[in-house]
Amino acid sequence: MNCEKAKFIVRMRSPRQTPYPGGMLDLQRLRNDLDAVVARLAERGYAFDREGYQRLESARRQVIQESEALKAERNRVSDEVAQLKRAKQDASHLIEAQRKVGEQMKALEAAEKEAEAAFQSFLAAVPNAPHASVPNGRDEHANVEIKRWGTIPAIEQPKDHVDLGTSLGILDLDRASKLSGARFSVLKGAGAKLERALINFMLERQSAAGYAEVITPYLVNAESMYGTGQLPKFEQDLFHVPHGDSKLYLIPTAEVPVTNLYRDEILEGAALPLRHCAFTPCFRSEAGSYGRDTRGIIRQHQFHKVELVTFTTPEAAEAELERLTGDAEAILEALELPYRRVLLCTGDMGFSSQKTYDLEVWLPSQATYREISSCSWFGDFQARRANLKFRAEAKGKPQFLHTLNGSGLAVGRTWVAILENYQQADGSVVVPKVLRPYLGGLEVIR
RNA sequence: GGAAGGUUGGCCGAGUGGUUGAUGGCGCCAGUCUUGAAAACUGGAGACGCGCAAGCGUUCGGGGGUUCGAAUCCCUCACCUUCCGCCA
Repeated sequence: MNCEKAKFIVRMRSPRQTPYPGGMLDLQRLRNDLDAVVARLAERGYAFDREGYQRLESARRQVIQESEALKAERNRVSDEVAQLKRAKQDASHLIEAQRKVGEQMKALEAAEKEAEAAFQSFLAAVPNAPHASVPNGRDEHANVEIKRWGTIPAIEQPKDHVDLGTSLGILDLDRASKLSGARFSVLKGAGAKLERALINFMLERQSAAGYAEVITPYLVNAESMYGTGQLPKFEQDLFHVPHGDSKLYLIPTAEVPVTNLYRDEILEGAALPLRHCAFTPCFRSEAGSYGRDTRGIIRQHQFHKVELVTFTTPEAAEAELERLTGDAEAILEALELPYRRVLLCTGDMGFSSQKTYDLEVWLPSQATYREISSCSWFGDFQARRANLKFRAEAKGKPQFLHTLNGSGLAVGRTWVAILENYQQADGSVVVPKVLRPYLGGLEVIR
C-alpha cells in the first residue's frame, strides 16, 4: 500500500490544561451579525437567548475593564515602591495604600471569574450555525438525497442479519446478553474474521488514500470531550469510569481522540491538510433510544469504526468535505453495496456540525437505506473549543483551522449490510471480492 | 502502590521576592555582503484578552495561598524522568 502521502505531525509540546478555552462561536460574528446567527440557529431548532447573551456579554466586558484598570494602577504603584526602595527611600505610605487596593482587587477578580464562567457556559451549550448550503428543515424528512449508487439486489423474502448470522453460527446475541446485556454482540468464526477483514480493508484503503493511521486512547478526559462538543451537553450519552479524583470517558467515536490530538497547538500552514484515519471501538450509552433498533446489531453500546479526520484551512474545507465523503463512498463501492448520499437539513444535524452528508446503505430486510457513515464539516466550531490553530505564513497570525470527519465506515453496520445484501437463497453469504484476500480466499460463508 | 528529582518562550537553557516577556544559544523572519547560496554582520519576532485607538491586562505545567509586589516562598493537583514493587 502506498502510505507515503499520509502526512503526520510529529512535533510534541508540553501538555497543558485548558478546561474551557476561548469562545465556541465567533464572538466577533456574534457581535456584528447577531440577527443572522440567531436566525440560522433557529432553523436548526435552537432558541438562542438573545437577552441572556447580551446581559452576560456586557457584564463580562464591564467587569474585565474595571478589574484591569485597577490592576494597571496597582502595577504602577508597585513600580514606584520598587524605585523608592532601590533609592533607599521610605515607601510606607504607598504600601499602606496598596493594602486596600489588594482587597478591592480580590473582589473584582472573583467577579471577573464568575462573569467569565457564566458567559462561557452559556456559549458552550450553543450548537454550530448551519452553513448557507444546508437546506432548512425540522427533521430527517427535510433531508435531501444527493445521489444513489449501485443496484439493489433482487432477493426473494430476504432474511435479516440476525437470522442469517445466527443460523450460520457467526452471530450470538443470546450469549452476548448473558455477558453484558442488551445492545451487545458476540461474533464467532467467519463472523469474527469478517469483522477483522473489514477493519483491515478499510484501514489499508484509507491510508492509501492519504490518511495517516493513528491508534489512540479509548478513554479520554473531559477536556477532550469538550473539544469536539460531546460535553457539556451530552454527558448522558457517554460511558465513563472513575479515575483518581476525576473520571475518564469511553470514546463514542475516534473523532474525539483524533481531533483533540493537536489541541492547544498552532500548526504550520504547510502541514495542512492533515488527514488521519483511526480504527477504534466506540461506546455509546444510547440513552433516549430505548425503542429504536432493538433487533440485531444496528445500534450497539459497543461497535467498531474506522474514522477519517481532517484538519484544513477555511478556504479548502468545503472541498475537503466532498473529498472525505467520496473516500467513505469508495469503501461502499469497492464492497459493491448499494447506497445513497443524503444532505442533512438544519434540524437533523449534530450539535457541532455546520454541514453533514450521511451515507445510507441498502438493507434488504428493512427495504430501506440505513445510515452507515456521517461526514461532517465543523467549520471552526471544534477548533475554537479545542484551541486548534494554524499559521498561514511563517510570520502570520495564528487563526482557527477547520475540522472535518466521517466514518469510513462503521464496521458493524457494514457487516450487517454484507450479510443482508450478499445472502443466497440457501442462507449462505457470498464474500465480496475485495475482502477475499483478507479471509484466506474464502468465497462463501456457509 | 512506595521513594526521589523535574515541568521556563518554536527548541535547548539561565534565572530564589522589585522596570523579567523573562540573560544566553539554536532555529525562524528581514536587511547588508554575494552572480546565487552558505558563512559573517545588523535588525526583528511569543500567545491570549479588553480597547476605535494610544495603550492596558494576563501568561514561566493547572489551581489556591503569603506579600505593597511572586518565574522566584508555601499548599495542592496534573504530567514527565529515575529507582523499588506489581503486571500484559
